[in-house]
Amino acid sequence: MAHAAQAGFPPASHATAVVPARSRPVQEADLANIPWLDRLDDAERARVRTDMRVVNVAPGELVCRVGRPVTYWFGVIDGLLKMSNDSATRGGLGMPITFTGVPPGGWFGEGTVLKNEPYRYNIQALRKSVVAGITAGTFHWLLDRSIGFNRFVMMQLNERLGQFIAAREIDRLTDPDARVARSLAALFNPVLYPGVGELLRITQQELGYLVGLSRQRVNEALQALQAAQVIRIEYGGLRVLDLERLRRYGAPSA
DNA sequence: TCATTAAATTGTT
DNA sequence: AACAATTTAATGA
Repeated sequence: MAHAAQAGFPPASHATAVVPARSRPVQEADLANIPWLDRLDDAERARVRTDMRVVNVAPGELVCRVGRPVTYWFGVIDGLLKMSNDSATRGGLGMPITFTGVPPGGWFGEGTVLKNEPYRYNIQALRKSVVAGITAGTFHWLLDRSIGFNRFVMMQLNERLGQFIAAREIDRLTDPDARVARSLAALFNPVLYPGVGELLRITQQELGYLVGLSRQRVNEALQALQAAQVIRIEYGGLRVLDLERLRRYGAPSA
């Protein structure tokens, strides 16, 4: 519930810069963390490499903002972003809601790029991150000629639908431990976020933002999960020992 | 490379 | 919310 007044990040204000012009061309080291590249042929990959831009963003910085025209399809090379509707001025609840975190390997915005609509969410960096983007033009060019790319986008849309359905379930859970467990499991989704691996770099403060709980309560929940041998707490991150049990945590075990 | 210091994160009250 | 303890990152010899 209460969420905005916690220490850490200022509410996304309209004064913050969006997609700074200090981007650089993509480098060899970045490419390893882009899950759809190996589905392209050489010509397609060549175009992507010349088109793609990479930018380093500081914590709290906005990558894209509600209402801005679509220019890029974005992906996380490293770091952690959050997708939220805070400071949205649409006619609705003014309540800030964090929808999901976007860990390395996650690509987003295809829905708005497809429909050529303005962005509907804010994307803000939770920690120092590296974000890549290809232009809407190249995105459509790939859709028009690459079956592998189409499969990736289709899989991505389908998988994310499942995530949002799961998110609704999480919202109904009363047990904070279970909420933390399921939210974590979502971040470890190997299909959507192949870059995460078994170790997710996220602080307990950041996790609190994502789940909507205080840092103390998150800490308590993580201790419980660790005691259950489901995860292991590490400094500045978490290691998953049993993803299946993490997904089911809190469910009736009969 | 190592030792020292500052900053970040965690664990507890 | 505040505090102490711990870990990492940064600095400079």
